[in-house]
Amino acid sequence: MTPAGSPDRSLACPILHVDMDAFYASVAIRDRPELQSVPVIVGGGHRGVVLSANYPARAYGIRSGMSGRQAHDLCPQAVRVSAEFGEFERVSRSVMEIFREVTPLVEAYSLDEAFLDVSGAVRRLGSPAQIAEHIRARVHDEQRIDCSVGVAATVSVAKLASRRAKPDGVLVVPPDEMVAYLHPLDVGELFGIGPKTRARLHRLGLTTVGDVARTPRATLQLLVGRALGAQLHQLASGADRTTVTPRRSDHDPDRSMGSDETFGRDVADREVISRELLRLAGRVTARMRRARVAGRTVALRVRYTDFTTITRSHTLPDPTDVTAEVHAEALRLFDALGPRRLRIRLVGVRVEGLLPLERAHRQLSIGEREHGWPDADRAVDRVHQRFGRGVVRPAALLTGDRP
DNA sequence: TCTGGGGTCCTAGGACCC
DNA sequence: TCTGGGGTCCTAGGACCC
Repeated sequence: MTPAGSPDRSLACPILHVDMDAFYASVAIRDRPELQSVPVIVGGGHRGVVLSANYPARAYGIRSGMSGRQAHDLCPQAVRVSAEFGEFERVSRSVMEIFREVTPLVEAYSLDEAFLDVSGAVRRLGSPAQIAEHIRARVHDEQRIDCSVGVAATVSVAKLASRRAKPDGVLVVPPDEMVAYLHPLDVGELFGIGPKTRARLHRLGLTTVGDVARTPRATLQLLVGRALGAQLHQLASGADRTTVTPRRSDHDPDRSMGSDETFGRDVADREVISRELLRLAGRVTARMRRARVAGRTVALRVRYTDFTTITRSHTLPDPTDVTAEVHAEALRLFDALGPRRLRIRLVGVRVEGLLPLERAHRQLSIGEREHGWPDADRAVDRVHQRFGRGVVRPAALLTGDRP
């Protein structure tokens, strides 16, 4: 509500939400000036969706998440570039470093977003609004991409504000303006309210955040469930998290790891499925071994031609990070589905209930060899590390085309 | 050339134990 | 013997986020 030019008002707003503008697209074209002012999309290839679109492409109505076909129909002349995740990660790390030079209280939320508590930096760098501009200038100068910043007293409001600040802007929402800012917003703007819940609330006559704020908590909980109802009620009434918690990945490991893949064309052949499950199991367990975690629950995901998606899971007696064990379990779950009427579009493998390896002791069952598959996996990991992925592969993956 | 891939959390029912 | 209740684990699905 307050333009960035009045820094005093931001002094009561120590929380910043920094969000890169069209991150993947911006990184992809930052060294290609000839693409800056033409429509560009990242992703959206065969059976894919748009990962990111620059602002000229958005002017045609292209949005991330849209199918490549839809994007093409809206703007046939858009330039399509492929996603380079390694580069995205490098830029992300550099940007997060800039944030950490401002304050140690940085909560990296995704590759291109972070929350910062800058209360400790005010004496050194000026008001939060000035710090926001300082960050934007540094990101622009050092990484040649733009970002927008929301400045508020609480986390969710800062996030809402950064969205309104886009592109390439800053928006400050001081505490005494928070209610006036929040209440006219559509409920769908709130974090955690997606299309389904928004539609439900709208049908019930609750269209704005203000409508929600005037609804008793118990009523909201009956409408949308206990947890979401409580969250919604809190947020609409202005109660919200005010602290930023830096996450350390080793201290707070992932709860699950998975991988799934859409086939180039739909598949019915069990052998093709089995081979794909082996690739996915290998990919997932390699990541688990790198992170030094193991898990007991193996989950299979199958999406059919008609887009119905099912999951089946099974919990093993002991945690595993062994490719062959995860593959065998995924294949068992697949076979247990029985005869299928539909072709399959996507399969996925996920391992849940991850524990640090130190806490994941296996009970060696009678007759089980002390060495075997785990050693084979680690040997393969070492070869991959030295010579690159794909040098060593299970025999089953050597024959036939990869999907 | 309709609709990706990586996750998280919540809900609900049933099994099982106390 | 009957009844009730709470807690935890497992499984499946759904909604949401980036």
